[in-house]
Amino acid sequence: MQLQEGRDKFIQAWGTLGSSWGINRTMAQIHALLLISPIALSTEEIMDALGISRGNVNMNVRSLMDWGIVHKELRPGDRKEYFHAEKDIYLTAMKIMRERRKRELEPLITIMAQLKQVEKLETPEGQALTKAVHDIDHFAHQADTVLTTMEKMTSNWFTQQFLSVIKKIKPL
Amino acid sequence: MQLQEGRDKFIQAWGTLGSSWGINRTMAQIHALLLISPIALSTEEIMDALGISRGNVNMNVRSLMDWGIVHKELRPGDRKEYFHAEKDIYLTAMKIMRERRKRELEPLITIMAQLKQVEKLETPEGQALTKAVHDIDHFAHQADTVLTTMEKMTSNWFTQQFLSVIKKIKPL
DNA sequence: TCACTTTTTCAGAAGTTATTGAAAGTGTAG
DNA sequence: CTACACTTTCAATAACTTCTGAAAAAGTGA
Repeated sequence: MQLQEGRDKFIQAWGTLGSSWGINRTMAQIHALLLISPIALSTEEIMDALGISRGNVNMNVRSLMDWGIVHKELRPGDRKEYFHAEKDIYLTAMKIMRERRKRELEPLITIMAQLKQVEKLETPEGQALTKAVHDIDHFAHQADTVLTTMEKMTSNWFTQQFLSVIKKIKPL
Repeated sequence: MQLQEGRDKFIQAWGTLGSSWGINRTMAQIHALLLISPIALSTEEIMDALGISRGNVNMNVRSLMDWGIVHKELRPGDRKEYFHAEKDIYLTAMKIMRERRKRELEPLITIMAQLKQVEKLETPEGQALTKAVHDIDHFAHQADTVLTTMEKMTSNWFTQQFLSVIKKIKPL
C-alpha cells in the first residue's frame, strides 16, 4: 500500500471510530490528520487536507483543545496558529476517559444522589426503583474510582504494570 | 420526592446517559422503564408509559435483546410478548462493554492490521504514520485484553475482588 | 489611529438519525 | 380456510446534528 492511500485510510478509520465514541466525525478526522503529521498544521492546511470549511476547522480544533489532546503552537514572526496532536496514544486515551468520566459519570452520580431521596415505599414499584438506584449508584462510584485511578497513570510504564496485574487475575 | 416523580426522573436520566454512550435515547428509556418495573411489560404498556409508537418500541426492544440486556417472556395462554430487563447492573454493564468491544475495537484492530502493510518510507510522513499505526494497534490489543478479561467477570464478587486490586495499586 | 491578517461566531443549509403509522407478515385456534 | 391477535417492516417525515461561508470581532504593527 502506498503512503497516501494509507494516510487516507487512517483518517477515514479514525473518523468512523470517533463517531461511535461520542467524538464527531470531523473532530476525529482532524485529530487523525494531526496525529500522522510530523509538523504542526495551520487552519488553512487542515481545511485543504480534509476539504472542510474554516468555521468547521475552528470549531472542532477548539473542542480538541478542550479535551486536551491537541495543542496550539505559535511561531515567532508568524501570526497564524499551528496545531499539533498529543502523540502519546496512552496519554490521549487517558484524557478522553477523563473527559468522559466528567461528562457522563459525574452527572449520573448526582442524579442518583437525588433519587435516593424518593420516599421508601413497600410496594413492588417502590422497591424496584430503590434497588435500581442503589445498584447504579454503587456501580457508578466503582467505575468512577477505577477511572480516577487510571487517570493517574501517566506513563506507558504504569500501563504495562497495570496490564500485567490484570493478566494474573484468574478468571472464574 | 414522590414515587412517580422519581420514576420519571430515573427514566429521563438513563435516557440522557444512554445517548452519550452509543445507545439511543429511546432504547435507554425503555431499558430504564424495564429496570424499575417489578413485572415484565408488553409492547402496549411500554408504548403507553413512554408515549412512543408501536414500531419504535418493537425496534428498540429487539436491539436491547441483541445486546442481551432485555429478555422476552411468554405467558401460557397469552399471545402477547412481555419484556423484562436483566436486573443485575454489573452483568448489564459487562454485556454493554462486550458489545462495544466487538463493534468498535475489533474493527479498529482489523484496520490497523491492514495499515501495517503500508510500505515503510524514511520520510517524516511515512514514519509518523507507521508510529501512529503501531501505537494504536498496540493500545487496541491491550484494551481488548483488558475488556475480554472483564467479560469473564460474571459475578459481583469478582468485581469487588478486581476493585480491591485496583485500589491497592499505588498511583505515581 | 488605520490597514491588514487571522480567528470566532452564527444563521441558514445540508446531512444524518430517529420516529411514526399503516401495511404486510406470522402464527394460532376454530 | 378464515378470522383474529399480535409482530415486523419500511417509506415518509420529523427531529436533531453538523457544516458552511460571510460577517463581526480580535489582534498586530506602523
